[in-house]
Amino acid sequence: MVMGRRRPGSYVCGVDAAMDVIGGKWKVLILWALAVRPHRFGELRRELHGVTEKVLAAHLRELEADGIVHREEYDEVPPHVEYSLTPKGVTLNAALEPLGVWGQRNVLASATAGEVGEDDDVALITRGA
Amino acid sequence: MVMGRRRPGSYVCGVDAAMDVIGGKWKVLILWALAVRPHRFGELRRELHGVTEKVLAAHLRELEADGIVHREEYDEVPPHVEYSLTPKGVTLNAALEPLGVWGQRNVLASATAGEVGEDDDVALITRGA
DNA sequence: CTGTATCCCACACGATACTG
DNA sequence: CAGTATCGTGTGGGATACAG
Repeated sequence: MVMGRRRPGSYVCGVDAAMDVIGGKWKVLILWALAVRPHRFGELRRELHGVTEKVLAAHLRELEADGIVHREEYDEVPPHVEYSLTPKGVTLNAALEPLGVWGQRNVLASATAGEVGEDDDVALITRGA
Repeated sequence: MVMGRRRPGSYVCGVDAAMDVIGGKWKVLILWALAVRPHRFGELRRELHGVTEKVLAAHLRELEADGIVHREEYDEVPPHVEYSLTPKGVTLNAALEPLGVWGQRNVLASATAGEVGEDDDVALITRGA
């Protein structure tokens, strides 16, 4: 889904405010990748299979502007840039975890199997591959 | 932001699977409204200030197809329809709460005030108006 | 290696009118 | 009241080429 960024405006509640920050096709995947470890631009491009350089760069700029990711540039040749989560990004990631569990149990699971028991322990693979 | 629904495909993780369900400009607001109490079509239209009938109807149909909302039609004159959350919708709403708290503290608060303390009790106004 | 610069387009959303 | 039918549009994102 694409919802237009309405930055200028006032949000109705905290959820849609947060949705504005993570509302990009690849943003949660970027968050997830950076939660594992810092990544270089090329690493992200390879791990987010299908993203174009233009869009990846744009998303990273936005996440940086929102204080979610930190961009560290090493002045070397060849160029070397590392992206990592800021403390704020870490908290966002944590806030996303329940949603990940929900999606895992209510979308992914039901898409492949029949129904899902109530006590399946999916918590350990929260955002599962 | 609007991210295109990629229903046909396989999701990379639970989060973007869930994002597909709530990925509509008004969906979280619908969820929120229905969490308070069941609503009629016209009530939703009035509470979600700015939504058009077409889009509201489309979102409700998608949420219904995803098993998030229940549509109860009373065969009367004039027509009477009530939308409410399914148990699955309730769990989704619950999974959204941490994100709401995050947005409240990291987007809404910082937009109006300076910085936010760590222990402010915003938990009680989770999805706050 | 880490990006910009263009061009293009599908599609989510909006506006308006109409119907059972 | 509770929606459909049509038409128009903004923009997020894809493809490709080029640059520091």
